[in-house]
Amino acid sequence: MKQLLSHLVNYSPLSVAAQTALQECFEQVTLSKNEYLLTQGKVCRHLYFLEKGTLRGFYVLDGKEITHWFGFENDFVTSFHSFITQEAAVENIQLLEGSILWCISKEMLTELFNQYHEIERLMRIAYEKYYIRLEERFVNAQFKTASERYKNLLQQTPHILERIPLGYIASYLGISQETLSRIRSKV
Amino acid sequence: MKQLLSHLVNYSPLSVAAQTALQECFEQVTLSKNEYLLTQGKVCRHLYFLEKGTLRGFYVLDGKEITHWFGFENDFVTSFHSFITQEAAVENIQLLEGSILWCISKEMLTELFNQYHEIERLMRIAYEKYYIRLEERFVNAQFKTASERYKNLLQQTPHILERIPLGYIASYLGISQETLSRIRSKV
DNA sequence: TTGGCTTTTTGATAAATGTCAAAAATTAAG
DNA sequence: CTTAATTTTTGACATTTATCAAAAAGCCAA
Repeated sequence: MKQLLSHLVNYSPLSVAAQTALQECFEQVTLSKNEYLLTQGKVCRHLYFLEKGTLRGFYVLDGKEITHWFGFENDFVTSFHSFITQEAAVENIQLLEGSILWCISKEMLTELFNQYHEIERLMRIAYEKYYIRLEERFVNAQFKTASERYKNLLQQTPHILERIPLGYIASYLGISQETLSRIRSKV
Repeated sequence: MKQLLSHLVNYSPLSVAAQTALQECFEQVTLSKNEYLLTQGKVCRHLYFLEKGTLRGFYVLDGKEITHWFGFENDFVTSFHSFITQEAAVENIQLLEGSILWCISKEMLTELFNQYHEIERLMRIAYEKYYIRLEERFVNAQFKTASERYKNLLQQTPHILERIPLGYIASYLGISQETLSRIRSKV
């Protein structure tokens, strides 16, 4: 919880009152490897903060699992589309390691937004950061070659390579596992 | 201005006071075809609302212009990365038609956030929508084939095809103009 | 209308990446 | 340790898409 709060304050300052309220609203969840936080078809009603561990978001296309994002320590995780629209999720969220998370429901969060301007501000700023991050991934996906994307990953988020099986990483980079293997053998 | 306010209220309700404040802070800008709203290297200090017209965001790579997004009526437009971080923009924003825009500076907007919780809420909700929209484009870019992306465009945003030269659209879809032409001749 | 731009299409070929199958390497379990 | 299961790499080939060049089509101003 300490870690959660100090991470939140990084986004934007919070009064003691707001911090206390947050503390009361987040609940701890511990899950072990391979368990699911969300499965497709369900509505995602919670936002999670990942204190420790890793997880992946994936969806199924033509019987194959397409991993499109990872979560690591200090990430907010949820199926944004489902959480925001409250429609059925198209994706699954699965733990890749035993993990510690903090969880808050959408209703609870909305209530906190109503009570504390500063918490809504924090969320606005969080969205800004996540938007920029996604924008960068989009430009990479659309306009860079497979090996450029891999080199980018090496430079910018090498921790992904250390903790995640290559099959998932290939999918994350939008290339086949075989191509990723060949790219790695050349670099 | 009427159009701007009624669009804003669509995101989230606003008190009369907040509406008045917004009205005082947005300034009208009219620009003609081919003019620039932003050029690379400059810091983007404004958020725009596009009342009428079209524009594109593009950056230059290996001497080629890469168009990666379009703006249409009722879109908020800015170089999000530059606007949020206040670092130099890597992209250019160019008018594709004579256009009417409303403009607000980052400082002004920040001031409005401080004064009106409801305006910051509106922005939080706007980011949610824009995040989801970008997420969908990302998944398309990374996991769909060129012709799937084109068909998607046909179905979901056919207005783009009606108003934008094919060269820009090819770039927007992340494919060469020749390939786009061949895809079109088959469909 | 006509000639001169610009945009779009077509053709030939090259490069990048995917697919399927099997081998090699790594990891996990008994 | 040793064997079985899983993950990663390699090979051969197919497919998709890019590139370069040129032709065709569309547009606009004199």
